[in-house]
Amino acid sequence: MSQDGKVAGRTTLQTIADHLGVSRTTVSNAYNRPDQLGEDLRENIFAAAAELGYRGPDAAARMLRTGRMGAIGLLFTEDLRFVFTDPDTTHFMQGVAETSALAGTGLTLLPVPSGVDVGETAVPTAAVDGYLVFSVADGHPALEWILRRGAPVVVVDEPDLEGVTSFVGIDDRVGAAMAAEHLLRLGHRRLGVLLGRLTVDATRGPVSDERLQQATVRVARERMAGYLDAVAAADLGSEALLVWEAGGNGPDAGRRAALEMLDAHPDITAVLCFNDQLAIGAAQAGERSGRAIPVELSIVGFDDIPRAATWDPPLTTIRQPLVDKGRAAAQLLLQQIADGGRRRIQLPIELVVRGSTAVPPD
Amino acid sequence: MSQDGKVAGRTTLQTIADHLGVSRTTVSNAYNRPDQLGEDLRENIFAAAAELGYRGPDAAARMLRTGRMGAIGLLFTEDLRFVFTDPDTTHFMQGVAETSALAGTGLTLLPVPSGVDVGETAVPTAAVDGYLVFSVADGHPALEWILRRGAPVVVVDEPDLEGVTSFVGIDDRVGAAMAAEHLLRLGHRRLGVLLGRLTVDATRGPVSDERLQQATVRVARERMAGYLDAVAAADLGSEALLVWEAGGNGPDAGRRAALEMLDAHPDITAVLCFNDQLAIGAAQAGERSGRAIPVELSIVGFDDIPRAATWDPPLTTIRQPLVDKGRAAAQLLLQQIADGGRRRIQLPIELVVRGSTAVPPD
DNA sequence: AGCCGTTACTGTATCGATCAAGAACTGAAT
DNA sequence: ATTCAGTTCTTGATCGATACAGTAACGGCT
Repeated sequence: MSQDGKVAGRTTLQTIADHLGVSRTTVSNAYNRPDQLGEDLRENIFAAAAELGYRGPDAAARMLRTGRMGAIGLLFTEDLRFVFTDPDTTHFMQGVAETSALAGTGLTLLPVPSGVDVGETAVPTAAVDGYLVFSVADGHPALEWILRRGAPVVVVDEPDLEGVTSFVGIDDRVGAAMAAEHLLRLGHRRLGVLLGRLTVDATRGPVSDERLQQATVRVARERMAGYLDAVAAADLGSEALLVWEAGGNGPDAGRRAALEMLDAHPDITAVLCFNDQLAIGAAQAGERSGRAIPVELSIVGFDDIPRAATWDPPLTTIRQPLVDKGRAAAQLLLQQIADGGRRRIQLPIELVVRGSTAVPPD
Repeated sequence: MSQDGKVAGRTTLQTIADHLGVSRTTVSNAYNRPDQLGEDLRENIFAAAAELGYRGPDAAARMLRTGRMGAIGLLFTEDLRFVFTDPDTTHFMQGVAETSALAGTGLTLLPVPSGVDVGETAVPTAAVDGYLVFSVADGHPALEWILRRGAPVVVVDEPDLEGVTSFVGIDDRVGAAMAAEHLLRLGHRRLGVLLGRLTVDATRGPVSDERLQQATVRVARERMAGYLDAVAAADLGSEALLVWEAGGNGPDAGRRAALEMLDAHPDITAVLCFNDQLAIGAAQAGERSGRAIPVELSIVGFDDIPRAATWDPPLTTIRQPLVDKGRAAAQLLLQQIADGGRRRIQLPIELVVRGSTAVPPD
C-alpha cells in the first residue's frame, strides 16, 4: 500500500495517499489540478486531509520543484520612517500591492537600512521571482547584490541601467522644464531650486556646479537639465537658478532649507521644488519669513499628491501618476518573470496650475 | 571527482564543488558556516562561484531542508487604498518593518481584497514562518485559513482568540472610559460617539442597541463598554450617548457622519471619536456647521497620530503607541516562531489633553 | 472485432540544499 | 609511542512536492 511509509513525522501528501490507498501524485492533483481526478475522490482526499490535520502542500517543496516562488520583492533603501510616511512612496506601494494582489502574487518588502550590510538583510535569501527597485541611487550595493542574483528586475525612477533591467519612470527633464517655463512665462527671473538629495548622504546647503557634477541621483541630474533647458530657452543664463539641497524629502527639511535659501538670497521670487512635500515646507518657510504666497513668493511642487490640492493656497505642481507607476512597475515585473522580456515605460506628466504661483512682485 | 556531475543545467553547489574538487557541503559551509573551513579555501570558492555565475544558495531548497522560511506574513483585509494611506496602519507597519529588518527576516504583505476568495490570494502558498493579523473582524475567512495552516499567529487588536494565538493590543475599554470621563468631568452631558464600523460592511447612520449587539468588531464592543462605564460612573444613563456609524475610518467619512449626527441632534456638545482621522473629520464638520471648537463643540480623538498635535486646534486624544505596537507584534511573532510560546501584550495608553476640548456652552 | 480518444490514476526521477555522523590530518600533551 | 583535541573536509540520507511518462479501463465508432 505504502511505498514510502514514514513511521512518524509530519503529515505530507504521502500520509494522505497511504491513508486512502491512492498515490501521492493524485493527492497533489487534488490541490493543484482538479480536472485530473474524479470529483468524489477529490472530496475524499480533502476530508482525509482535514481529518489528518494536513496543512496543504508545503510552500518550500513546491517552490523547489516548480522553480516559482509566487512572490515579488520590493527593495528600498530609504529610512523606514520615511517609507511609510512619505506620500509618494505609499501611493506607489499601493499600486504595487493592488497589482500583485490581483495577480495572486505575494509581495515581500525588502528594506535595506543604511549602515546595514546587505548580506545581513533578507535580500539574499528572499524567496522571490523578481525584484522591484524603488528609487535607489546609482551603484548602491543592494542593487549590485540583486543584479548578481540574475533575477528579473524592474527599476523605478533610478538608476536607469539601459539593457540590464526593465524601467518605469517619467520624463523628468521635460517635467522640470515645464515647471520652470511656467514661472518664467509669469515673469520670474530669479528662481530657487529646492531638491532633496544629490547623493545618498544628507548634505544640506547651497549647491555648487561641482557638487552638481557629482550627483548620483539620476532624477536630480535630469531635472536640473530640464530647468537649464527652460532657462536657456528664455535667453537667460544658469545664474537665474539658485540651487539648494535640503538633505531630506519631507516638509521639515523643505521648510528649513527654504528658510536658509530665502535668507541668503532675498531676491528669489519663486521656488521650484522636487516634490510636493518639499513645496509644502517651502510654502511654510515663505509665510514664516513674511512672504505672502503667491503674491510675494511663488511655489511649484512636483508629483501632485492629494495634499497639494487641499493646501492653502493649492499648489501648482507637475502631476505624475504615482499609483499607476506602482501598477506599471508590478505589471512589468510579472511580465518579465513570465516571458523574460525587458521593457520600458514612460508615464505621462502634466502641469497643474493652481493657486501657489502668480506674477512676481515688481 | 564528481559524484553527481550534470551534463548541463543550472549552476548549483555541486557545479562549484566539482570545479574545485571539493564536496557540496564544503561549498555550502562557505556560505553559511564560515568557521567550518579555511579562509583561503573559502575565498577560492567565492571566486569560483563568481566565475561560474553562481547566484548563491537557492532559497527554496534551503527552506525545504531547514524548514525555515525566513519571512513573516502580514495579513490585512482592509481596502488597499486605506492600508497605505491611513496613519494608524502605516505607523504600525513601520514598527513591524523595523523589527523584521533588524532580525534579518523578510516581511511579506498579504492583502486579501474584499470579494476575492482567500484561496486565490497569496495567503495559502505564502512562504512564511508565521502570520501577523492586523485588525480583522471576527470570523473572517482569511483568518480561518491561516489558523488551519497551523503556523504561529499574532493577532493585533482583534479578534481576541484567547489561547489560540498571541495577542497585542491595548485596553480599549479603559481607554474609551478615560476619554468619556474627561468630557463628563468638564460638564458635558450629551455626547456623540463617532465610530468607523461595527461590522465589515460599510453601514452608515445612527446605531441602535440592536445593531450594537451585532458588532463583529471587538474594539468597537470594548470601547462602547468603556463609554458606558464612564457614563454610569457619572450617574447618567445610556441615553447620554448618541452613537453614529461612519462606515469608514477616514476624515471624509468622519466629516460626513458628524454633519449628519450634529444635524439630527443639535444638543450634542462633544464628540468621542474612534480615531484621530474621524476626529479631524468631526472638527471640520463642527466648523462647517458653524460651531467653534472647542468653545461650542468639544472633540476627542483616539491614537494620537502626529497630525493630531498640529491640527488647529490641537486634538485632545487617547494616545496609543502605534509604532511600538508594530514592534511588539513582530517581536512576539518572532519569539513564538522560535519557542512556540504564545504571549499577550497590552500596551500603555494615556489621555492627552489639548485644545479641542473645553467646558460646554451653557 | 478492432481502433481511437478520453478519463482517471500511478510510479519514478528530480528539484538544490543542509544535516548528522564520521574520516583524515595536524599538532601538542602524556 | 600513544592518546587527545581541534580543525577541515566528505559521505549518504533527507526535506515534500511536482513533472513527466506511462498504464488501465471504458465507451463510441466504423
